[in-house]
Amino acid sequence: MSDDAPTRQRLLREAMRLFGELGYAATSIAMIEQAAGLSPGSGSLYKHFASKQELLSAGLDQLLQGTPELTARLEQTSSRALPRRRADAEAALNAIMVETARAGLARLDQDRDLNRLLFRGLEAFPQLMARFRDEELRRAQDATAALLAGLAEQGSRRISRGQNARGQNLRSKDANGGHEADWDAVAVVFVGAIAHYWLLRDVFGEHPSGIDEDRHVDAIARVAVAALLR
Amino acid sequence: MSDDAPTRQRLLREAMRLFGELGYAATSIAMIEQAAGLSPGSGSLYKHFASKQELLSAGLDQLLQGTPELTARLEQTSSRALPRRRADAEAALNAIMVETARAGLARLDQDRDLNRLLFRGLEAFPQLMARFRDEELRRAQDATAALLAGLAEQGSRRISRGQNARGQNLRSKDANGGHEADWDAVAVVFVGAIAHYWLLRDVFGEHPSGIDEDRHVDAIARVAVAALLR
DNA sequence: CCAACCGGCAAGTAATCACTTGCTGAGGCA
DNA sequence: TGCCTCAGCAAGTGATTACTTGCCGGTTGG
Repeated sequence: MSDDAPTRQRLLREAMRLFGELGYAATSIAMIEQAAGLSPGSGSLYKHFASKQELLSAGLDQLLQGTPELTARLEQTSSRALPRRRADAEAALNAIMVETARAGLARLDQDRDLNRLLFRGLEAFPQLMARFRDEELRRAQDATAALLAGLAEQGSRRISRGQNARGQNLRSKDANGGHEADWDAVAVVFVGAIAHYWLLRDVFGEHPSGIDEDRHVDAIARVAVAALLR
Repeated sequence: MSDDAPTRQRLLREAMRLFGELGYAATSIAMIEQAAGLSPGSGSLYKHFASKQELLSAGLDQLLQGTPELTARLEQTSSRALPRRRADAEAALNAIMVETARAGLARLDQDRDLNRLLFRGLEAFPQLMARFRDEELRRAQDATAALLAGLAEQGSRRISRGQNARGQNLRSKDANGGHEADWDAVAVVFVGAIAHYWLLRDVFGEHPSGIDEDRHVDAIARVAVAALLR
């Protein structure tokens, strides 16, 4: 299990895994040392990290660096062109949403420790939580909103005012007539649905409802397509 | 803050609050005693509970007892009749979904400690997690699925086969022709979206996206209506 | 009026916690 | 060879942990 990677890397990896599984407070230095192949109880960990907090911080740093792939993947997906015929476009939309939902779940799996950490160790460290929020959550959120807005614009084939430059703050949902969709908010809905499905499945082993990934992804896609086609 | 309620009740309440805020492992017996108005460090808590684990178990028991209101509320909502005219029906559907989403958020707020506990203390106690899953999550899930199925049936005004008796296991999504919606899975999507919005807002103070409750509820309702109207 | 009980407190217990100190042996370099 | 560096370890440090023991004042019931 613990290979011949440099000791510091093994410590970081095992620490993040244990923090994610047991929580920061419930994970002892000795456990981390043992998991990394060092003698438990010896202070050997402190040859590499000054404190438990610094270990957490360094671990979060490393996890947050392998991150900005989903963004690229989503933006790549959103640049696709849809077929002209309505039925074909609907099928293509469905395929895109299925693919996106699966990409989201895969990314959550890949960053399993990082996502677990948010609820099992970060709550006492506001600055680390802020980093997670800005470098992980907001990116996924924005990329998804951009994808949805792009698909909706392409689907409805009508030029929206102002080139639809959705930047940071479009707080006014009443300003746009009250009939255009609030894709930022809709993105929160879908990202939240996927993230929560993943979270519950991670916590319980399988989702409490018994619904498997295929059914959930299909439901997400179907609902999203319904929303996109007005 | 700590009133004149019986000591056992104060201990339970403060313990659940602290477990939810700090996590089970990071909350000490002394902290709970102090929060309940007892002398911290004295073992006075042990006059009422045999161990820290029993305290957690008893607290979860109590929290799970104040629970089955949302179910009733949802079932009450779902029994309403929709207007006949399509435009009116759409507005009524939207209102129902807004109301339901708000009820869900209110219930999450009301059971704040209980919901926090799932991620910050229960992971080491599988049997307590199982109780939470069966007595809290599945109920909300089933009630929401029943609401959606009822609304869809009413909206499409066509009798589905078999009186639509959706009980525990309708695993087969291919058996229904592939075109009828999987309302159990759709319910997971919406319940997950609401729960995750609440969770992130609870963890960060406000939702990382900056989207407020009104916008989110509106988005949920709009998407749900789109899904319900095919 | 007395005895039994009970809830709270002070002061423990042993274990565990994060972290430190001093040593050791291996590796690099002169 | 001689010396320095350094990762790792054993054995500590004091603080904190969950939990226990013995005592006490108040209430209650006979």
